[in-house]
Amino acid sequence: MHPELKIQPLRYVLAIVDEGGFHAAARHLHRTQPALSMAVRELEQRLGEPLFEKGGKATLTPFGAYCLPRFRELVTQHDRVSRDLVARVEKRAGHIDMAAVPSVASRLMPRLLSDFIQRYPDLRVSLHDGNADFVGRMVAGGEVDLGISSLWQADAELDFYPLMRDAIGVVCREDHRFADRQALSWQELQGEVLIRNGTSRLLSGTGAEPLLAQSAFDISNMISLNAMLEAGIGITTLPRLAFPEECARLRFVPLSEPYVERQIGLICRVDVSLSPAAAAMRQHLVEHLGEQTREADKPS
Amino acid sequence: MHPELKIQPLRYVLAIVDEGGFHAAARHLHRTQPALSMAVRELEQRLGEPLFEKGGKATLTPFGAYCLPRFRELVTQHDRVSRDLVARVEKRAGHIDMAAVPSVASRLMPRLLSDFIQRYPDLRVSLHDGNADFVGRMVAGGEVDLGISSLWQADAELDFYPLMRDAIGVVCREDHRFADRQALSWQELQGEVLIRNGTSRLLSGTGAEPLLAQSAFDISNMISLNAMLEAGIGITTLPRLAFPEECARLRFVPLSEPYVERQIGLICRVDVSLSPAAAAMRQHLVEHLGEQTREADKPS
DNA sequence: TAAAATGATAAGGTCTTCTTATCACCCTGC
DNA sequence: GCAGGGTGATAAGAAGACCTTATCATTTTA
Repeated sequence: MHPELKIQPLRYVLAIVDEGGFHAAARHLHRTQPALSMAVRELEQRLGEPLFEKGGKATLTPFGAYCLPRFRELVTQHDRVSRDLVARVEKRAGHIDMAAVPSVASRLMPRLLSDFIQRYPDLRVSLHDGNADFVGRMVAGGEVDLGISSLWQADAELDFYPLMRDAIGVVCREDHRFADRQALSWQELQGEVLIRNGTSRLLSGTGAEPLLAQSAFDISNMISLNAMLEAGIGITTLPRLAFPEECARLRFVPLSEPYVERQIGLICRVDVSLSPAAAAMRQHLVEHLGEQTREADKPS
Repeated sequence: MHPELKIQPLRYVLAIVDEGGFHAAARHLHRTQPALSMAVRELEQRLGEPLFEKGGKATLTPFGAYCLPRFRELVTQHDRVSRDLVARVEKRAGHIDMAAVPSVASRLMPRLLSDFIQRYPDLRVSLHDGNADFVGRMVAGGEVDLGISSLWQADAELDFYPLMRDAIGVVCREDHRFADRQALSWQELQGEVLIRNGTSRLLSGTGAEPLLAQSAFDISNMISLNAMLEAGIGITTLPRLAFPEECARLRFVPLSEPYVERQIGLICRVDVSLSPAAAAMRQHLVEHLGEQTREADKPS
């Protein structure tokens, strides 16, 4: 029906008009003059009507004059699209977007990222943090290449590669009666002032749930939580990784019976390829975290 | 800098997405499936990032999803331009736009056009009429392919091919004293009521000019002019071709001393190619009018 | 009138882009 | 479990697009 115009010959025509001749255009395009002659002839017979006058000079026919602005428009849009796409590729090529839960982001990532950019000095990383739900949504929505989080629920859209296990324990002040215990069972927590926090839902479905249900506080902000614990207002449960080690007056006591842990792992979209940079990051994370499973607290 | 995207592969990508697979798209495009595979691979490495997921199925990568609307936009515009251009070619291919002075348009063109469309039944002709100035402007402005007119002034933009000569004469009613004369000289017109008309300026620069300068009327409309002549109000001068032969009561008497004629010819833009159809028309006109020069009235 | 510059053309090489034939894989149904 | 029909990927070869060098025919310039 309608012919398939290639962009190149259109560009030639524009150059011939703009430069005022085949030779000048050829020089400008780093091509030889016959190349333009032939390309133009090809285009002309594809359109069914000449674009340039036959008489020696590079003058447009009326039809050619009619075509020119359309050619220019088409070439311009082509270049705009092309430039936009490579810009996106190049921007994303050296860039990794990640999301992680705060404990991982603040405890593990600094050293991991520092090692990573030492290995790949040209890559850039953006790290967002938020709760497990947030991380999951970021990955699922494609806003982020990789996520590091605990598995909060199965999702057919997401792949989960377990990296490490993180045992839940009790956090209390150094002068608390639990402070020097090596382990605790849930029953012993009866009667304590238990503060819920963002990680408490990890315990839902375990024997610890009823205990948490009667807790008086629910503090999601870690700074506030630390302050309350240091003030001796109560105790809380946290995964060991989330335990604020910089607070010298707090102690972490692993729990058992039942033993509860969270599984921390790498999340990415299933059936969606990673950029080379993101794949390198995943590789790096698996290498550095894969073996190191926090099972120290697990009862033998 | 930015890669040269060809339209074809973009079209392939769209088809693969729309048809839901390489095979279906290949069938739809009348290509084989490997052709699409390879074209897509080529495009991918030109962009520097894959468009489809590797895993067997024809699923877009996030980058591919980003590209898709831009591809579609570009292909759509390409098709719009392509379709528009060939439509114009096809419309103009079988179409000739002409302009002629009224005498030619009404006296010569009917038979010429009738012969012409008999020779080329597929071609269509538009004929505009107006004075010589109008015809010249139509041709020069490219609004018309060919013009038939007297040469009113040299114009470097226009080519003039003389076709026929048309002698100026006096037109009067059958009962006028000039009516049965075989010839007249300008001097004999002294004292007559002379009506100027649109063709009178053909006489400027000749000995007849002073006579016309003192004329009382200037009638540009041929119908009005005929009415005045038939009413016996006066006489006028006209080229023979413009003499209204359908008016039985009017007579045409050639003038001499000085003999004045207008040169009627074909006008087209210099250095601008004619469409094949217009070239055929020019050929036809030259064949049918070229020999037939109205010299019968010229004094021997 | 000689020289330079224009665009057109011819022959040849290289790269692109198809084709056919085949592979490796996944899913389905018996 | 294991054919059979589906997917897309790959290899080898033919056809064509595209560019180059070399040359021609005109026109313009000096």
